[in-house]
Amino acid sequence: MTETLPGFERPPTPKLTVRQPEGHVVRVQPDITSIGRSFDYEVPSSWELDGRSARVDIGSLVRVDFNGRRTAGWVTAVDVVPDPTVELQPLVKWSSHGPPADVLALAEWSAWRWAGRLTHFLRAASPPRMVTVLPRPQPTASVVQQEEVTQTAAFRPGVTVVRTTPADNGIGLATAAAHLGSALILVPTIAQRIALVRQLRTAGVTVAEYDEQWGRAAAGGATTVGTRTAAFAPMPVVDAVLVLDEHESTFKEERTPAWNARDVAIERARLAGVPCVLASPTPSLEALSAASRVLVPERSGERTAWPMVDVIDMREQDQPGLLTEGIVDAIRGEGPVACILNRKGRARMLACARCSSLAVCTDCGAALREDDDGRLTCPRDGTTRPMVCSECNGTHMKHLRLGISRLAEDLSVLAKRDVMEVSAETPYQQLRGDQLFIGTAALLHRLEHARSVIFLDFDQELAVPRVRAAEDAFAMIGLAARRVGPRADGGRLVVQTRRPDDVVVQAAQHGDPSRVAAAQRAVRQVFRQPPYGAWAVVSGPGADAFVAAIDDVSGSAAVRRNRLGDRWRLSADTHDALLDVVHAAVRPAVRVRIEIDPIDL
DNA sequence: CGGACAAGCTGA
DNA sequence: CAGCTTGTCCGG
Repeated sequence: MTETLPGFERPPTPKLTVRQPEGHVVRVQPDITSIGRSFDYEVPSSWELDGRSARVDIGSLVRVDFNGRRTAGWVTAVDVVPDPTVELQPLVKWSSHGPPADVLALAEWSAWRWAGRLTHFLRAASPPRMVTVLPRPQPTASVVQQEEVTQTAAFRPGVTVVRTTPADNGIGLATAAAHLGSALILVPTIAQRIALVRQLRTAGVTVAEYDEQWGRAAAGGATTVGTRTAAFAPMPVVDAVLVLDEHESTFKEERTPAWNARDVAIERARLAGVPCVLASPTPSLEALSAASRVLVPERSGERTAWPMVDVIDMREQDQPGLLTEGIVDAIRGEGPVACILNRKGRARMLACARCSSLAVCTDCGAALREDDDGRLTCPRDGTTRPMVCSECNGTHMKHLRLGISRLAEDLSVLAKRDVMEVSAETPYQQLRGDQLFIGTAALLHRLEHARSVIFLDFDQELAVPRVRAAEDAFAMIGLAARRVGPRADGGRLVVQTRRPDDVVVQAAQHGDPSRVAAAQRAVRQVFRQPPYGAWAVVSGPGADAFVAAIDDVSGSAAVRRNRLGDRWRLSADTHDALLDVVHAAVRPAVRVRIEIDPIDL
């Protein structure tokens, strides 16, 4: 009889005890995204003799045989007492130094915090190329002169938000951080990293650039500067953490897990028990709510550090269109001037001049745009057709929402000078010269200095259907303010809007970031939106099954559910409450995408 | 992830 | 019932 009764299972066949491993045993997380756990391996005893064994430490990159294939992996624990019933395989190779134990712990926390895979964070924490020998640690003795260090007051225990002035490039705070020892400094862009490293080195600070100089950061004694992934830099000791322009969206990874380097930096400083400074001219509510103290400039000084802002009320314009009388003075004459319009192409919407019907794709119904050949093109399926109205066969179309390409020609005529178009597709380079530019927000990142910045249609930024729309719109004002400089030096912004009373426009006019923060805080607290609540968006084919599985988890009552089309939004009062449930719920076999703190909701 | 294996389905 | 597909399990 080999049948078993219903409800009973055959007991598992006992495995024979094999042998006790001779050398010591380590736990290894394979570098395979879908493998979410570690496996035990034996360190070959021959490694003891040539000293390789000593290098097998927590975080080390090794090669292992795993289930019939050879893969890279990370040592996640050493001196493991193995399960005696399992025959261990030996490590194949010690490959490289890897993240130290506290960074491994930080990666594990991050995998919990953003419901992602540990391997994703371990890759961010690992060197771009294998590092077999660490460079000699640099002498820590800093030659920074005491009198150069002015902003040490910000570096006190806990999280400090420092509201800077727009033109402040952060060198003062960075020097103060480096003065405390080995500082970890995060910046939003590689261009800012290069500029800051140059200035710090000039000031005599020993610097490692992440991730190219991973080994130098791991060797210790250096202040490490880098973008997002530098939050996981392998520094053996961190004496202070500084995040410059902490509000920047580049600190947030766009792909899942959509982790935020600012939040990792806060946690790293907390674990290490060292000061964490978050600096920005337009601090995010996330930073402000995490802070134990906020340092703001004296009011009159801050106001003069922001540029003059001319507001043009578009409701009072006699002529239609974005090129108003009010911008003529700003765009004519000498000096670089930037016109910002977050709309690419020639026209985003066209309507028949005779019957006024909108030009839409006959296949999918999407609004058609005008391409460079003067034909109508569908942005969704790429089909084109001649410029003919499908309703009345009229051949004349009027532009409803001009894009930068179409507007550039009219702007050139109005300004009586050449115009250069810039968008995210323009090859990245620092733009210089006495030119008139028109471009999307990408232009503000590429331009070093401008005499004036003109927002042709600021309402478009205010009307974006996102929780952070107002904050993001004001951050764009802050970036423009950095490009034109303080009002004392003639810095000038022009904002065209139909909502001159909007708090963002008012804050810009007064050079007062706290107005935006106060207004946004009030709204978000009432509706328990981040950071006064925790959100997760669940999408993918398995979304429905996953959300249903939440019912079986204890504590699920604390998690609210909203269906948004084919996605779900989960919300709770705290990340702990949300993540306990998200991690305990059974994942269905089909794909589920979970995004914690989504950026576009 | 990717191999192993079991269960389910199909057609002659 | 061979041959193929689909689903589930598991790795040291």
